[in-house]
Amino acid sequence: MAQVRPMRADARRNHERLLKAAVSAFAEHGDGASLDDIAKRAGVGSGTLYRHFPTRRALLEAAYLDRIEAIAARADALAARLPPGEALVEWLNELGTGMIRIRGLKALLGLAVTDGGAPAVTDGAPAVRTACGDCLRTAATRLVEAAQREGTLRRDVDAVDVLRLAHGLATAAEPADGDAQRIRRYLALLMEGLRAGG
Amino acid sequence: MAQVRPMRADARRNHERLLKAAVSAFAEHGDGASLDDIAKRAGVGSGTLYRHFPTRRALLEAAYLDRIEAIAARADALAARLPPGEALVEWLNELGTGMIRIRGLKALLGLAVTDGGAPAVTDGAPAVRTACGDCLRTAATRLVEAAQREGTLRRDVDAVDVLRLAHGLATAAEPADGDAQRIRRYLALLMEGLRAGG
DNA sequence: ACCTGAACACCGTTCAAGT
DNA sequence: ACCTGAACACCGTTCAAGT
Repeated sequence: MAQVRPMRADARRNHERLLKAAVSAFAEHGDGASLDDIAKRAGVGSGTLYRHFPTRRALLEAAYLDRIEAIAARADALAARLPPGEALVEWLNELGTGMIRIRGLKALLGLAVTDGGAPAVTDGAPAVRTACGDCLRTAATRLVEAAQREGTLRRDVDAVDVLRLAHGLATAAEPADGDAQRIRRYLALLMEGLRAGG
Repeated sequence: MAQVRPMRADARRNHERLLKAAVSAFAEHGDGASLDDIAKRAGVGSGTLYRHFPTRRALLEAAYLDRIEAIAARADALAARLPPGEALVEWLNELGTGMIRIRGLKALLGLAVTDGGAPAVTDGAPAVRTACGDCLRTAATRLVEAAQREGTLRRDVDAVDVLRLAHGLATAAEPADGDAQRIRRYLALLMEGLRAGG
């Protein structure tokens, strides 16, 4: 998993500056923040931004990768101390409040869930395909399958369905956010419908 | 409800041309189609577009108003020949497939459901507030309240919740559209959760 | 009263020139 | 190998000048 080739010192510095600038810009203006502005904040030319992150999506993924990984890790923690059905519910709640709290995280899940395979995050090194989508999908799959084995989750849905639905409900809950209350309510409704047996 | 002041002949013609151009542009490129391009297609200056439709949203609403009204009208038709709960389910299915089929309709519902009062559609005549949002809200309210009286729909949701959720699920179902199958599935799950008693 | 289209500001993206 | 920043294309919005 080591870098295929270590970055030159200045490149490495620019990479970090860009990430830092991106995180704060996305936090301020949501996804869709001006890329040019991000480059300026980082004190680099706009071309440099494109060299490091060829698409807006690549930048978004890189900026939020650690948060995504943290959420994915929570899946294991919850699975360890709760019965599968409850673990799934609680995880979705955390994912949902995360999407409400962190602007751009929802957009990212939307992208991740839109297409099957997500593109690479880092500079063309095919081994490091740490796409956010894979990360969440793996975590969700574990919880979903466990709940299905337990018999508390209907069998005609899969992890991608569940992630898609969570994203959709976050969209539904967004209008009047501020209270992360609504997403919990909506997710509760969903879980009611997802319960095995009907 | 008559126009406060009849439009000049050329203004009226431009208004119609703009609407026609907008409908086809939105159909091709989805909401977010270039406004400049729409003005060009209509053969008018860009300023004229802004005179008639000061915001993109106003143009979207005007372009889809008839579809929205048709969907709203379906609510009454369904209420007349189905028990309330089933009427609501069927109406949401039609709304859902409409959002999948007609690009831009989903965006419009999203806007309508985002804030309470929608702005006026026509040129500043305050009486003609035929906002799409009001239209759908009214239709949904009728169905929702009837189902609640019937006892088949939980009482802790309102029409706006239901519209928001429908919009959210349309978002969730969008990724791999083509089959309008998925939105029905997702809506079925939702209705399971919305059933009274739980 | 309404229309036109040039003008402005802004953004994304590319690429020749530099080190 | 990497960076810079000018250049280009595109879009939304405004407004002075026209009829």
